[in-house]
Amino acid sequence: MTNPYPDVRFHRFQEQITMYDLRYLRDNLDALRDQLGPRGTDVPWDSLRGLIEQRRSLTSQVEQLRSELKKGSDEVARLKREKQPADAAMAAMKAVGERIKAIEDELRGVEEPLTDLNLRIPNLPHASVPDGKDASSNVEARRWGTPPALTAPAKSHWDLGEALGILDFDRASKIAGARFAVMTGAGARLERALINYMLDLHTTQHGYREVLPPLLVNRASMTATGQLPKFEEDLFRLRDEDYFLIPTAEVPVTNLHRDEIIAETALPVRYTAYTPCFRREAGSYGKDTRGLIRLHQFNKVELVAFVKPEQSHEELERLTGHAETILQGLGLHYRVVTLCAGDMGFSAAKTYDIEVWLPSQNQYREISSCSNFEGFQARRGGIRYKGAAGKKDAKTEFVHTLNGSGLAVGRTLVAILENYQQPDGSVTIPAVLRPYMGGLELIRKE
RNA sequence: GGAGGGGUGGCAGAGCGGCCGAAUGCGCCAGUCUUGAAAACUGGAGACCUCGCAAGGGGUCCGCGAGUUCAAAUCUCGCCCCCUCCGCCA
Repeated sequence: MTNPYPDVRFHRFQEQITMYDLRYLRDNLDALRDQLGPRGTDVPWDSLRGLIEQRRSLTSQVEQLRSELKKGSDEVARLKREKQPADAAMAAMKAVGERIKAIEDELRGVEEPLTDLNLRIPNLPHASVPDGKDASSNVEARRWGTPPALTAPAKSHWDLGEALGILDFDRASKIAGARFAVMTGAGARLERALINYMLDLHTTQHGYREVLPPLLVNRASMTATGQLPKFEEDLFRLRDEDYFLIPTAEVPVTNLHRDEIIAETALPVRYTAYTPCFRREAGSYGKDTRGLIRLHQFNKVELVAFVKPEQSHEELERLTGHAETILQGLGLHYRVVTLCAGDMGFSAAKTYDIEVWLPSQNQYREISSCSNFEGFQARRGGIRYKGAAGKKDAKTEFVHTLNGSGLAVGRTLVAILENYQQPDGSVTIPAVLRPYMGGLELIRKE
């Protein structure tokens, strides 16, 4: 038997990774099912209930026997020390040992499917999240700025970029395939300028510590943040080793503190990270096939926070604001949308999407997604905090984790090309980026 | 990739079949002393599962897993990670 979640502190009964705490699950199964609503429809609730009960009964049997075995073995030790015959006691304990082994095998057979099911239950939406099963029930929270006043019909970013000689999709598909892009010249530099602008702002103005993490991670990390076990088909995986390409920096950065106990005084902990992100985009055939909107590889600057539970919803507002600051600095019109329960990701308790205005599409498109995961990832990953050591009231509790794009870099470049396009096809560079572009103010055909 | 060494509590580090959830030191918390602090002294403190309204009981955890044994931190096997040397390499 192989443990499907190797270093995800699993198995050995009591060491169960507590995605949902089993006692909580047992006591609240019906309530949880009701509150999850459409999010919980593919959870087999009845088998779950059965497995929990079986586990409970088997665990208690094992513990009783183990207690007996312990006492018996001490008795054997005592007899031997006193040079008395111990054969009978040893034989009795051998039988107890065999019974334990048998029940443990049975227990393993229960725990494996139980853990797997448990890891597939999505997070509970926060009370402030609107009901609804798809994007049509999302609620606009606010808008900032206005669409640009273009004097000519808006061109798409791919037309602009190809005409300017800064985006090359044909060669990208030759060297890699569909859903890849090559950026050259001022395009490549603009992408780099955006990354630096975002990182500089978050580190110097917003109090985040910069992290440059691995782009390949193990199965345990993907399980803690919630990509696994349910969404393996969305990930790129290496053929020869059990590594996955990260779909977002959220994964390595949140896992920085997996299986750790953070000092309460160190909280909140805030990180920002630039990484390429890799996604299979399985099931998105035919959507956004042109341009930079939906690629297998794209750049993103991510914001991640670890906070005390009572501060997480305040932190979500704050973190979302940090992402908005980037768009405001770039002068790009956007709106913020509160996702309804059915449109949120698996791990999120509450999510705001920031959507930037794209003139050529005449609509808002997601450029950032900011979520509070509450204790969901912390429980899966064993990320806890504790007050000063030795203090009487110091309890160890799960932190709350949050993250948000700050921002998706490629989509930001799209927004700049489209919103700052000139009638002749050139593109003005927003003032805040010019220092990062060697003073360049306008991108013209090279 | 090859050879060797190692993974023990917040850190360092002992233990190498039963009396070990684990010495000792540092760090931490509280108290005594002090105007206050330091020092000294005294005391305290791991993480988790399970049963219970509670008081409390039982159990697990010495990298992870499997095994040997009446009994495993200690013995065997597999895996992971770290260190040193060699090889390869940005």
